[in-house]
Amino acid sequence: MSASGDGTVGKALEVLDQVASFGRPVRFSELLENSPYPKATLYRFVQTLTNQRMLSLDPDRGTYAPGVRLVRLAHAAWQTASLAPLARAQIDQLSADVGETVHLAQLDHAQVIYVDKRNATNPVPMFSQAGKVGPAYCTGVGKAMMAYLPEDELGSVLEQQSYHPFTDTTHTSADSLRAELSNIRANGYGFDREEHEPGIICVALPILTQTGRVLGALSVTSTTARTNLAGLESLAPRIKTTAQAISQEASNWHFPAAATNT
Amino acid sequence: MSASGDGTVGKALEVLDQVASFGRPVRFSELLENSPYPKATLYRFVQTLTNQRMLSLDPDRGTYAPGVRLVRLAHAAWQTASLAPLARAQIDQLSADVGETVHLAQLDHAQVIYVDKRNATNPVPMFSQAGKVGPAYCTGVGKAMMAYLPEDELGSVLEQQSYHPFTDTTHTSADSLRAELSNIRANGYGFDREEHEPGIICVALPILTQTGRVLGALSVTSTTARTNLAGLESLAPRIKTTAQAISQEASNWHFPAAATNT
DNA sequence: TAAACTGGTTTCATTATTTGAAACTTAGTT
DNA sequence: AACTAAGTTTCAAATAATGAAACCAGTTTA
Repeated sequence: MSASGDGTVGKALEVLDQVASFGRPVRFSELLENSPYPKATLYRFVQTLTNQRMLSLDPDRGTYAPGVRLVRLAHAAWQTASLAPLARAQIDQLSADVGETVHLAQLDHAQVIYVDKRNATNPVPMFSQAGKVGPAYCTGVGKAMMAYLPEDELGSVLEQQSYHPFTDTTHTSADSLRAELSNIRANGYGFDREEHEPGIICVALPILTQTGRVLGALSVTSTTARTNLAGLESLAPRIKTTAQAISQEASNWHFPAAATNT
Repeated sequence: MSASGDGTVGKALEVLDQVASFGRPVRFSELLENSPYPKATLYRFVQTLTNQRMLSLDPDRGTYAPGVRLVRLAHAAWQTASLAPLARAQIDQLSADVGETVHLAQLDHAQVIYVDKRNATNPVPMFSQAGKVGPAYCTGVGKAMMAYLPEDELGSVLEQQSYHPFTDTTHTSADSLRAELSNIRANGYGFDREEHEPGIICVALPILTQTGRVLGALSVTSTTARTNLAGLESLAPRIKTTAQAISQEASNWHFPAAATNT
């Protein structure tokens, strides 16, 4: 009844997460050690997931890893669920204009997922970046999105943050974070003041629907060596234009066919 | 006992695939139309998947799309299950050397999944490419991998091909394909002779483990305008070096920590 | 060479979950 | 107000998941 727990499917996906979280191929016995399930049960889950190619078994080593079917599904997810394909042209433009790293992120549960990235100088380090997750409470995009969450969701998200003090400007409590969020709401944009990594700063703006729902966030990142908060702040209007354009795209993107049926 | 069918989890994943296959956000009722499941059952699946954030519900539109959790899982999959991170440096090198488009692919079920891509001229069009699927019977990488499959697997894979005649060189039957596969096995490399798209040709080599198991395939693609099969053939030895290097990397990549426990 | 062990796989009666027809609830028509 | 369409909930019957224990390799130890 707590966090995760819709029936068998939920449990199976938990196992999938477990495998994924190892970050390397794992033996069945390793999974068993950190598993709440008895041998036979876990075994069947792993079997099922492997049959379904959500996991892949290396027969030489006897190890399991996340399966390729996931890569395929994710392609679909990225393609249709994320803002990335929609925002592509806009982000290209923004990146070219500002000449700094641009991130497009969305909120998953209480974490930030980077769904696209543009780096003006060197070419995109690609998919290794897309799909990457990060903390919400100490990133520009995370805070920009949280600032516009409805109260009930916000509460749950705030609770789930770790408040690990990466640097000495990192928020260490929900209270101080809340204070900043209302600032962000007032300004329409927020900063990352070296809260995650020393020397790294960014401006971030939310991408909102017409109804005010949070779709994602955009950020422009730089270093204290190259610029400062004021410098980034001056980019905010430019970024806002992009954010609005993306929101527009998103609202236009009703589904192409169908829709007008009867 | 046929294609898909391990219990509840299998069914739920089927639904997930169904949503993904739409390529756009879908209404519950649309899913219901093409679903073997009764309303209530399908409903509960969609609920569960949404709870699990494998699907995301757009509350404004009442539509479902693949969820961001997939993007996250796929990141893990790509990272640990695919050859991409391992092969990265090698592919960079190869791409720089040959100055043509390089693909790294793996086999999923009976389809080809492109897990990485390098394009010498313009920078990587990123993740939109990784995860893309293609047919096996009419691509260089597909045939290169099939050529080295054990007979029983091969049989099943051959059966599942559509043999749609994209061009007039496309294989239209398992028999003609089989013949070419034994050629490929003899040479160690194969071609795509404009079988998928007119004007597009490639050489492809499999990436095999020491034990001879198929890990993936590499291809170098070009156009008939720029070169011809002989031109590509001359690259085969160079590509083979890369393929072997990748295989080597893969075999070295036992898991870093642990492993030597007791 | 046998005995103990480790890691993985299968069995089977018990238990809990899934199932789906039907009833119900909105929200949108006519 | 009556009618529809789309989505949601109920509840007893049917089915699938559960997990302790037995089993089956291979390996190591004695």
